[in-house]
Amino acid sequence: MSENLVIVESPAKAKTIEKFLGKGYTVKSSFGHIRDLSKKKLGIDIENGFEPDYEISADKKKVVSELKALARKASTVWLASDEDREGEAISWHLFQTLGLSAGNTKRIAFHEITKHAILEAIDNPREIDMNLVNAQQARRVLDRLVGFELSPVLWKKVAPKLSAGRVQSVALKLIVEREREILDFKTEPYFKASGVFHPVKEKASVKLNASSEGRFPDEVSAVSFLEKCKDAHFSLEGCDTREMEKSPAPPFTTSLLQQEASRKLGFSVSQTMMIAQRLYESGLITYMRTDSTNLSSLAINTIKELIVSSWGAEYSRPRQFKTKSLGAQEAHEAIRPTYVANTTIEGTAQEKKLYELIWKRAVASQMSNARVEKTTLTIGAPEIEEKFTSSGEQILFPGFLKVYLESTDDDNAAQDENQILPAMNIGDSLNAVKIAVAQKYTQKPQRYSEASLVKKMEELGIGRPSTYAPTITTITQRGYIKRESRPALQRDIVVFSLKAGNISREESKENYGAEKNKLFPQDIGMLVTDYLENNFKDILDYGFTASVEEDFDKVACGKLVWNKMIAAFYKGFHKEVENSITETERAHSERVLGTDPASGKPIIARLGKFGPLVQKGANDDSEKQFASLASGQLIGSITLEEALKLFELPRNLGEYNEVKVSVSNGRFGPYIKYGSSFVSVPKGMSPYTITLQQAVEAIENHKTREERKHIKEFPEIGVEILDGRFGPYIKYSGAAIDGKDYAAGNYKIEKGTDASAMSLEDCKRIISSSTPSGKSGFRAAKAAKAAKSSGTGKTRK
DNA sequence: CAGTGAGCGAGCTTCCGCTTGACTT
Repeated sequence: MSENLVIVESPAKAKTIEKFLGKGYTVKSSFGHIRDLSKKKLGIDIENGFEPDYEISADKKKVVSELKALARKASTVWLASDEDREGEAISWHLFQTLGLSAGNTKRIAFHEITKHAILEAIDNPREIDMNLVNAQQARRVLDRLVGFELSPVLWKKVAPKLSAGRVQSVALKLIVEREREILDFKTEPYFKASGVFHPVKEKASVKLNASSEGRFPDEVSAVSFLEKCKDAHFSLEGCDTREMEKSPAPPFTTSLLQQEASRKLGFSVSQTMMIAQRLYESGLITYMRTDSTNLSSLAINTIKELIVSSWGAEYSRPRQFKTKSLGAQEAHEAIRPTYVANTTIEGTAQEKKLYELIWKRAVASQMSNARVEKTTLTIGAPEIEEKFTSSGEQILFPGFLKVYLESTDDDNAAQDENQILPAMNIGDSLNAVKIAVAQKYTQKPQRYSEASLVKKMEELGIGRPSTYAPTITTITQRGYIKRESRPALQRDIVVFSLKAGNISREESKENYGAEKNKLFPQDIGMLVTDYLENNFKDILDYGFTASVEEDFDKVACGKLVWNKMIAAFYKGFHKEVENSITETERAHSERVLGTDPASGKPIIARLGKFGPLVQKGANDDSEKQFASLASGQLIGSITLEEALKLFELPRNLGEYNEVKVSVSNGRFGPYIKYGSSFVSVPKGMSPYTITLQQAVEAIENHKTREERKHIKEFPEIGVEILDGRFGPYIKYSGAAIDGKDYAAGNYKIEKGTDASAMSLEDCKRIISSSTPSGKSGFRAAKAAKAAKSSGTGKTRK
């Protein structure tokens, strides 16, 4: 029997701490919160001072009973959850639920996971801070009230199963507002000059690229500028050299890690968290859900030793970074390698990459500043007003740049000209080898990526490290937003060039508007945002969270009583809820686009039962027609022309082998229907213009691909061997094999096996000795269970 | 997976934060 029971939040942490404490101490984990408000009911007694009604969460019953048993036997229980609002509440819930007594319970907090810090914590116990606990209760109750009163309003006024909340609704609003900015943006063409110059006294090969700030509104002014350049005498008018220092970025917080892993490694926000979780559980990195940039003194020292021994003392500059994000609670360290001596690790390719990123960032943060010399040359001529500038950077001392360079969201800024500039004096003559004035377009605002949305949320203090990824998942699952990529479009540009005294005009194309994994609002998301904005303006305000956080802070330091604060908020809020239920109309999104020139009927875009549609004919027209909007089209921006096109589908193309061929747009894009089989319209072709011949070609291609895909089959055991995207695999129907049933799904075939030579016995062996691979097996099993419990086999995503 | 788009209205949906494990005949 152990005399001391220590309870922390995370099992990985428990394992480490147990090692440090040794005999006489049992260290267990609560796995986060153990109690919460009821899952189904409001769980708040509004009449009675907003008294919360807590329940032990279903998935925590086992942990609670285990902890209860251990606590009964222990002489002292040490509550060691994190030292922030949520952590304090966890300790209090444990105290209450486990039936602990004040006499043998001690509250402690570890500031770092080292033997010294842990022993120090044990030496300095305190009591549970009820003010901090109450601040958490206020936070919890407010979020529940907002979420559980707002969502039902949406069910009534918009559509069932929708949701709203303090965090998700504001995250959604950011995306919707950005889309509106993009829709409202007027792209304007302009002309911008750039030149290649040759310093007269240098060798002919020495060239200088320079650009001009001057913009010209149209072709006429662009050409007249080049006319003036023809006889201009260029010389160096300015030379500005300045030495600057660049300092390293802080070590990672959750949000910074998500941003950099997205930019540098292309990981999604939730992917980053899953990989980081594995690194944490293997003991390779510190905790990955943190808002702090602090490093422990031990970490700072060991990193310093590593830097000095690897690159020399001049590369070391130990420092602590100030956490500047709004509402940071700083219960953990920054994310860093646990043992910085591990420069590489064992693991998957993704784990290695993420670890390397974390390692470099942490090490670089403790290195000296880089010193760079930035030179800007100004080139001008008495004949013209516009100046050309050329800049170059020279690294005098690399410092942290030896290890890590932070990236930016703006790709254009990254290609800062890094040319080597020739030594020149003011007044030196230059020849213009070539001057070009190229057409450019003003740039629309950028859509959010998952990572840039997290960055923005953190700036506003909305959400926490543990909720950034789940929030994006929620608003995606509600159908409010969609993560999508879009191919580049093409537009015309004109370039005028002055070369050897001649001005030429050239027309060409440029790609623009490509989007990779960006967040696009959907019609339902825009409708919900508009409805909430119109009726609950204060909740949707970007400053709402920050202002309630101020109140929570006052509760935390005892200056405000938590349920009084909630009462004050609820009074106004609940009135708005009641008002919106009784006073407002059902939200609708109808937009009349114009009239159909053929029939004279109105064309209306609106949200239907199954999503956005266009309608030909008024609502009371008994012969009205419908067509779904294509992916990427919005009710708010679709034009009459685009809408009329939608009615052209499905198109009948004729017959092939006496079977009907038609094209249409489906949920998964344009498709060709051939009898009862379906083939995707080939990339680059449109369902509006594809010919019968092209469609037949696609059908035949599809057929041969399908045939090639089929390697072998053993129908007696329900097995097909197919050639998939990742090579051959076994597709198994779940039919009995030798009297035994196995899980249906796809089974992996070991790499290097000749699939066409596989025997019946081989397949039996694989199915009986392994489980279906990937998510399909898991999902299939889950879906089967859901179907069974609900009584219907059909589920809609 | 490749359509659908009425109306009535059972009974249900929903929040934010803290933490992992995870299914079947």
